[in-house]
Amino acid sequence: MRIGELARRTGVTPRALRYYEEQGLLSPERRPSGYREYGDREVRAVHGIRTLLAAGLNSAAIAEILPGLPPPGRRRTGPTCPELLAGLARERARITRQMDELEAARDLLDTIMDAAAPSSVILAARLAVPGDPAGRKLDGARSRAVLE
Amino acid sequence: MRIGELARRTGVTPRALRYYEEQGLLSPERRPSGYREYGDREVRAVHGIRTLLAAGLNSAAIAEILPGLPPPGRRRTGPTCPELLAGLARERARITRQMDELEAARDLLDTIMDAAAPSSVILAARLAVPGDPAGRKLDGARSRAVLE
DNA sequence: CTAGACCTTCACGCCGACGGCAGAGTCAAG
DNA sequence: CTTGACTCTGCCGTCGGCGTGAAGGTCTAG
Repeated sequence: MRIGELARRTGVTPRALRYYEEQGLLSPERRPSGYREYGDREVRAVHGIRTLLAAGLNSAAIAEILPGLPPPGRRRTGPTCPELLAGLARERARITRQMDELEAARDLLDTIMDAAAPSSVILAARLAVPGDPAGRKLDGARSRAVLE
Repeated sequence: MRIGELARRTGVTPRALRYYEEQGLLSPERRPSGYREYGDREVRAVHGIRTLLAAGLNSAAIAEILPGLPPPGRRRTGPTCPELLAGLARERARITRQMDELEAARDLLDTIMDAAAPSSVILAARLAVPGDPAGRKLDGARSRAVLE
């Protein structure tokens, strides 16, 4: 498939797909005309790239992690490439830290909400956000301390 | 205290503190000389700002959420300001979505790690990252599908 | 053969959270 | 009074993941 269809099938713009290639994340075949030619593998690869980008990895880290990209010689990383593993572990730790920070921020928002409004109103506001998990804290003191 | 001490006590540079003020997140008093004068409240406020920034909120959202900032008339939001509540709920939902994305990315990294190395090596690599919680998946097929 | 959709490379623009520097004023100690 | 640390405003630089044309080649249906 060409770049337009891959874009449609992944929800990613052609510009972004070219950018990924420029960053070494994709290396599609080329037709004699110069057109890029992708296979079904790239659909999954792009989804993976988007997942990792959404998690805050930059393209260099993704390039380090997703192998098989340099066009000449699909150098399959042997059974255990230590630097690859180090990169994976590093990014995994980053993600875990980020999740902790998100949880702290969510708790902070919860305490602010508790201080700003009676819980009945909050529940009404929460209902306006579908898919929002329940289970909030009830400690107005801390948020009041932050607010003033 | 002046900006330098607040910087030391929060781990935030003076430049960033001035930026926060410019964005309406802080509004310190001023000495006749023009020097900014902060209190202990701002220490906690800055920590809150950093927490929210780390969670991906931009300064506009934080300004919307942390009230009491416009120097003239500390307009205390009444018992229930609906737009404030809407902003809080919106950002809370954003955070929850982001946590889901992070979890997906971490699972993806786990499957890649499983495919890239025997678990014994992975465990060794994981030990190099202190504070990294355990509990990983063991499904090499999916990661192999992504890798090739 | 031609129109229109699609593709190519090149190259500048954007945004947000600051970093860094310049030039000038302020403050406390000796 | 001087010195050195600190602070002020203002303004340009940075970085990453693209957006957005511009100028031109390619492909396919009619």
